[in-house]
Amino acid sequence: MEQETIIEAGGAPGQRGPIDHKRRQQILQAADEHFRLYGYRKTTLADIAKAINLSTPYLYKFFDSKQALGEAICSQCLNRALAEVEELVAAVKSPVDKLRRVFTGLESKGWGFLNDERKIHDMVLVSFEERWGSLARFKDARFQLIRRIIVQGRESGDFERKTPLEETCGAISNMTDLFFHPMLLEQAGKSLEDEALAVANVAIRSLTA
Amino acid sequence: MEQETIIEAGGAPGQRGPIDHKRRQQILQAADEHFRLYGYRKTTLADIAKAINLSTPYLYKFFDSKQALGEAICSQCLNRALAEVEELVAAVKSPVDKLRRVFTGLESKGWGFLNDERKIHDMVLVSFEERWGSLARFKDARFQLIRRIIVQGRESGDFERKTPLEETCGAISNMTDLFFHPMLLEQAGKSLEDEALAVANVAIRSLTA
DNA sequence: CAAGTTATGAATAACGTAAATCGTAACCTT
DNA sequence: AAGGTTACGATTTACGTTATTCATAACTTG
Repeated sequence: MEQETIIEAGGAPGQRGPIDHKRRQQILQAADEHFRLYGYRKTTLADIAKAINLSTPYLYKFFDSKQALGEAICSQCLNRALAEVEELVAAVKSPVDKLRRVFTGLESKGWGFLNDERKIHDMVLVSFEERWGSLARFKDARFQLIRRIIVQGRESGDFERKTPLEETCGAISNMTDLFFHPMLLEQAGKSLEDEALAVANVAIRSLTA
Repeated sequence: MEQETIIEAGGAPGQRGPIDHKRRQQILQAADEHFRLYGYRKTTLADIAKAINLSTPYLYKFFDSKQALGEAICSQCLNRALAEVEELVAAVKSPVDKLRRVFTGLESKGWGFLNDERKIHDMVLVSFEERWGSLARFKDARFQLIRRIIVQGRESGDFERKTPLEETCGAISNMTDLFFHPMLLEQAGKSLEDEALAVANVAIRSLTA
């Protein structure tokens, strides 16, 4: 009958308790630092709690589980990466250039995770393996970014208007996985800049038919 | 100075000794059966040797290592899968249909491995993780298949002729990874038939510009 | 010399146990 | 009640040891 925990609109799932609490921010910051330095699997909740002088169980006032905390940080990282790609996209005018930058930008960010923020890369990998919600939200945001570009291109007349919009956007969104998916990047073991460009060109030509 | 082992032309690497030896065939068959039933990691060389009444070290007369044996079987499986896709491709005339069948066919075979031949799927997964040569050879064969179709399409006038051939073929070949790569399939956890079709259509439209 | 085997060392994997870790409940304190 | 802690059970993880397994070398036999 009564609702015990406040469900914050638009907030990530797995969270509980007061949304705008000083402690929540502290926890998130400590978690970010530890995950970044020691990795998700190697940092314990006790580590995080100790860093801000709290007992471990108290973390559960704000997060359902360790995974929920991981998802929150993971979402931050993925969102930031996508935001940076959006900046790159915003810096050019034509839908063609924008779309190309989605591919090259994502490739560059993915490769950057792998090389410059190895622990974050590992956490993203875990999030992929365990199908965390952060991943679905990222894919959705990526889809929306691509969809906006394609809609704009259709309106401006740069892109064709006949093929089904959602299907096409979904396919092109999936294609970017080739260069951002942490498993594939790790396996490739090298920058996939050229490949990303080539695939981007395929996508672009399919739209400028 | 002298060449101790015969290097067979076109043969898989990691093999030694007489090429056309009765024992080699027996070993390969026993290996195939065991890998298929118990998986690559769980079967020991002793298992294989025992199955055909040989001592373990004698296997080394024909193969450099367990991995070499694994690569041989893995190549067989991948080649067979690709051959079946080639059959599907051969059954239609137009380059457009052919290309579409490369995508849907690979998706179907990949999904088939995962569901009907789980141990083989696992072995292919190992071959991907450990970057076996069988994988590179498969990718090359896949590239060649796609290249033949696109060249044919260019000659028949179905496909455009302006974009760089090798780059385009490489990109489209990479795109098929989305539906055949064992890691991605496993993670998706469902058939990617629709997605494969959608991406195939993107590739096709890029060529019929 | 072709077709094998036995002996053996180094690297890996399997296993059982001890220790940490996650997560809950019940309890304190202002 | 908000803001915490201590106590504690059930899973996981880490670890050290034993047992396998891979791979080579040297040996045997027809």
